[in-house]
Amino acid sequence: MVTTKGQRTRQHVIEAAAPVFNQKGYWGASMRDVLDATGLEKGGIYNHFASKDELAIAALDHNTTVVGDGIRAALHGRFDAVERLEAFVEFYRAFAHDFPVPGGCPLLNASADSDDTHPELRARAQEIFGDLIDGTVGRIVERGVERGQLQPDTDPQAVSSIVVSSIEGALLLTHLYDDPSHADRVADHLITYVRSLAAEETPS
Amino acid sequence: MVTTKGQRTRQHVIEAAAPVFNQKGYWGASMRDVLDATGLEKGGIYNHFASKDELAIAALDHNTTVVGDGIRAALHGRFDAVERLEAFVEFYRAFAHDFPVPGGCPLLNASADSDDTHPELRARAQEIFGDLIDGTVGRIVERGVERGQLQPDTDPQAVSSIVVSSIEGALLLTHLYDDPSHADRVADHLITYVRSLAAEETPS
Amino acid sequence: MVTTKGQRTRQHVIEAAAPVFNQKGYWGASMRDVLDATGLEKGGIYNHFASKDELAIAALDHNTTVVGDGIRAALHGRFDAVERLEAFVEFYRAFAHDFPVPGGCPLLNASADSDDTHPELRARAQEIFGDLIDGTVGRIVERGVERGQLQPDTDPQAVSSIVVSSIEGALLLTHLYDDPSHADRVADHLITYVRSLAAEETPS
Amino acid sequence: MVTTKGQRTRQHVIEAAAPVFNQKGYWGASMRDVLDATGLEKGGIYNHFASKDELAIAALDHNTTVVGDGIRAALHGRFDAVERLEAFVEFYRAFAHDFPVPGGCPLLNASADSDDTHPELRARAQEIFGDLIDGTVGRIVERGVERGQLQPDTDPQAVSSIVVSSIEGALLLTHLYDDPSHADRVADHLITYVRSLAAEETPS
DNA sequence: ACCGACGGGACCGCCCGTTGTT
DNA sequence: AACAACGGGCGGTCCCGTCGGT
Repeated sequence: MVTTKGQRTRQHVIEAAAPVFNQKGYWGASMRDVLDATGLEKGGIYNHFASKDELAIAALDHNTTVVGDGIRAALHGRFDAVERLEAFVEFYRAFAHDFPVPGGCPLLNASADSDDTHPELRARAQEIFGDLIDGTVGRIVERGVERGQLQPDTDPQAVSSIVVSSIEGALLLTHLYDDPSHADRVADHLITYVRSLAAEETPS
Repeated sequence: MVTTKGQRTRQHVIEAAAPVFNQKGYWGASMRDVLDATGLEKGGIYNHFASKDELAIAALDHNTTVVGDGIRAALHGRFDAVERLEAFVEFYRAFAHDFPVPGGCPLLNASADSDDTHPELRARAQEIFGDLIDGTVGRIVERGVERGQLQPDTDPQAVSSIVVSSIEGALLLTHLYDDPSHADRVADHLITYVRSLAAEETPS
Repeated sequence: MVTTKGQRTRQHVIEAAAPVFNQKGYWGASMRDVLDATGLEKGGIYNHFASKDELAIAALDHNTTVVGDGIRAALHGRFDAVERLEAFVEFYRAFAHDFPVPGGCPLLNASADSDDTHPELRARAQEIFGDLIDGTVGRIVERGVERGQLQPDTDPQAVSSIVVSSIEGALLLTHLYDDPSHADRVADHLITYVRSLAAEETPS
Repeated sequence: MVTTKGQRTRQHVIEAAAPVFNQKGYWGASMRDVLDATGLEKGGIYNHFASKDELAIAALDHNTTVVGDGIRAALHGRFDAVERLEAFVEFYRAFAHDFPVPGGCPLLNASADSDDTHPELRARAQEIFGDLIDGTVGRIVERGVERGQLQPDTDPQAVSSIVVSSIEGALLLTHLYDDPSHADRVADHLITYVRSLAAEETPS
């Protein structure tokens, strides 16, 4: 696989800018911050990104990809819906204890940051959040119901909303207070909750 | 009660600036936005506030006070802990359906906005969030346990973390997608949850 | 007549910026040049002008007004069409000998400057040039024909095009070589030309 | 005649850049515009030109050469001074109706563009304009007087100034309004003018 | 109590030109 | 000979806050 110098630099810029945007927010982060973080100058950055916007979105994509990869790894090899949901919750518990992405949950930050000022960023956050809610958690529940692992009347949308909302809220508090205990309590609750969704064992 | 013209102007500025900061965020909102919203000019604002920071914090206080008043009103006249928790949840369900404060939950916004760029705002958010978690929800649970309304082993901190996290996460999604269904599902779940905390009825 | 400080400053900025734009052109003149010429700083300028464009157009208007006032003064008190045309030509001969507006003819500069890059400036130049061609020279000829001062078949548009084109071309060369002799030769020619337009004396 | 690849590229760059500079002006045209017009990248251009200045001057030379070739072709085969002057005027009438060089008269543009900001370009414009005024039109008149084709007291400098000034001014208006009628009226006038210079026929 | 002129700094983006690399 | 990465500076614009004047 061939990577040109430009591609490598572009990747370097993204990786250096990602924590900057995640910590300071789109408006709070200046291009100067990015230059300092990357070690490049204006000319070097704007060769690879047409604008701060483009870079910010690339940084968001990068941050969420990092988290998404962690989720995929956590789910890997598990086929029971309850187990998968538990793994999902436990991933975020670990996430809260040691943020792999400086600044907290990038989706949360991007969503709150772009409230009314940055439609493009908001659209991207909507899209990625949709993947998480419907694509990841929702799919686990759907399949779990199909396979008889979960109670047949389990509503995938309800479970998704509950699990994701709880986790995001917990990450907010955890980051605000720099204290993972909120995440722990919420994770414990969610573990109980997802176990309660399991189909009843049928005695032989 | 006497209100001087200055006090009235100050209050007017706060009320006009509050939605601006809540919608655009601290960094996204400019003093020009505030001037436009208030109808005043620079001199008129800086007579009452030493800086943008001071105004932003006053706006945050105003926004959270508005929400806090709503919560107090919702809890008024209810003495059973489960009922009070239900009322708390239902208040936020209604909140999600029709945000009384433009821009979504001010605490959520302030917390995410100030990640690493504005310690003062962050401290204020921590303080107010503390009032909500420990002072409001935590107290309800504590008293509920004391009065035998809730199961004796109910952990106030756990309930607080779960309820507040879920609600904040739901408000985030609701605002991001402009769709209250997330809040509804989470509210339904929380209602079930808080009812499960009720002390078992003892037959005479 | 009351003039506020703001109005006075605005006028001062226009008067200071006008020669800068006329000499360096719209693209060649930077806001820094304007700041240096006015003695103000960024904040002081942008209080009175929303953009460089707005200031540039104000400067063009100022420059052309200065010239226009000179023309009006030169024509004042003359009622014979030939005399008025002669005065018009002589005004520009004097103009070429001692440019009252540094940088040469502002209309010429604006027209050439805005070729394809600045539609707004171009539109303004068209408008003002139209006033000169049709409004000033054309009207003199029209009235001269009506009053029998000029030969009845004299075409106002032809005279306008010829007089204005010659003068502008002469100003171009005069400014390019810093040598008014081109203007003198053209002026001499135009004097002869406009005299040839006079209605023939009718012997009683 | 051998042309290396380098020479061909250099010529290609000049031909592509010439209309860009003529339309946008020296300051209004950026190297990016040139790159887009040529299809080359930075390295490709700076191999052949040391700077934007050098390229701009080469472009001016190219543009004026194109026009100069047209003039020479129009004069070719004519030996009577009046005929040659008529051909000169008619060439420019045709020029105004269909600009062979996008952006109008390159000499006019360069002269106005370089007012005080670009001495080198201004010097080049002076030089080329001198060729036109003295070298071309002036020489025609001089020879016409020598050969008895024109009235003996005809002043070459006066004719040059008048003809060239009128034409340039007409081109300015024609380009400004995208309307060749100014050029037509001026050309008609100049035709009459140059015919009036003819030596009187001496009856045998 | 309020307006509005103003300073001066920081913002993002584009500029021209140089330098490795192919 | 040409590309493409990059430096570093300047472009116009908007920022917040001060201060004189009303």
